[in-house]
Amino acid sequence: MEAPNYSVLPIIDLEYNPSPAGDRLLLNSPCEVCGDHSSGKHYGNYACDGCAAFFKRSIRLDRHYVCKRGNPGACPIDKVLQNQCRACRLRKCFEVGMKQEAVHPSLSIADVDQLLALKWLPSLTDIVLP
Amino acid sequence: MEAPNYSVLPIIDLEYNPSPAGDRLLLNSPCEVCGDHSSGKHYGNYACDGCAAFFKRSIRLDRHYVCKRGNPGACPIDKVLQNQCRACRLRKCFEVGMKQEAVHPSLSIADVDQLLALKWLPSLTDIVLP
DNA sequence: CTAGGTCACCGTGACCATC
DNA sequence: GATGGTCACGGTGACCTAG
Ligand SMILES: [Zn+2]
Ligand SMILES: [Zn+2]
Ligand SMILES: [Zn+2]
Ligand SMILES: [Zn+2]
Repeated sequence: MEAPNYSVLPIIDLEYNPSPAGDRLLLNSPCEVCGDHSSGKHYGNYACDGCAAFFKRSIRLDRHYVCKRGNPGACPIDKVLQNQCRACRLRKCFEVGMKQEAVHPSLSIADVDQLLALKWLPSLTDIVLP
Repeated sequence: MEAPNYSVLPIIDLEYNPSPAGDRLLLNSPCEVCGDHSSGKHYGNYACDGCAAFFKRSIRLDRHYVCKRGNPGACPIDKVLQNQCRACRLRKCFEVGMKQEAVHPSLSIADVDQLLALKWLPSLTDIVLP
C-alpha cells in the first residue's frame, strides 16, 4: 500500500522500488481493522497507517459518523472497502479495542479551523454534529 | 447542496445566506442521476453540478471503475449515497442517457499530469486501467 | 442555455520527527 | 516501540466565463 512518489515524474521513474521505506511494515501483524499491513500498534492495536490516522482524526475532531446504508452493525471493512463507510470503519476501530484516551488533544491552528468549518458542513454527509 | 464559503470565517458569517447564487438551481428538474437539485442539462440530461463534473472527469480521464461491492447492476445512487460507489454512479450516468460525445477532450497540462499519474495509482482503488 | 474551466476545500495515508 | 505532526495528492462540486 506504499504509494509511489508522485513528485518524481512517473514516466521516468521506471526503476520505481515498491519498498523505499517499506521495511517499516510488519509482515505478520496485519491491521486489525482492515487487514492491510500494519506498522505496529496504534492506540492499542495493530493498525495500518490509514486506520491509525483515521482514528486520530475522528477523535481529535470529535467526529460522529452515521452509516449511510443504515447497517445496524457493520458494513464490511477490509482493505478494499475501507473508505466506503466511515461510520462502520470507526465502529470497528473501537470494536477491536483502539483507545481514544491514547489520542491526545492538539491545539494547532489547522485543527481549530477544521472544527469551525465542521459546523458548516452540508447536512447530507455522513457526519453528525455532536 | 450549495456549500458555504469557507474562505469567510464561519463564526462571523452568521448572516450566511443559503442562496447566494442559488437562483442558478432549477426547482423542478432534479438531477436524473442522484436526485439533487440540477442547474440544467449537462451532457444530455438534467444533472447536478456534482454529477456533471464527475461525468466529465471520468470521460476525460477515460476512467473505468469497478463496483467494490460487486453489485451486478447498481448500488443505490441518491444524494446521500452518491459518492459511495463511483462505478455505479457512472453507470447510472450512462443509463439515464448522458452522452460522452458531449464531453470534449482537453489538452491542459493538468490533465496530462493526471493521466500520467493514473498509471501509478495503487491497485486497490476502484479504478481499473483501460 | 450548456459547454469548459477554476479552485477552495476536504480526506487520505505515507512518511518523518520526537519521545 | 508508539506517539504527534506534516503534506503531497486526488476527488469534489460550487461557481464562473465563453459561445
Ligand atoms: Zn487498516
Ligand atoms: Zn456502514
Ligand atoms: Zn447528481
Ligand atoms: Zn456499486
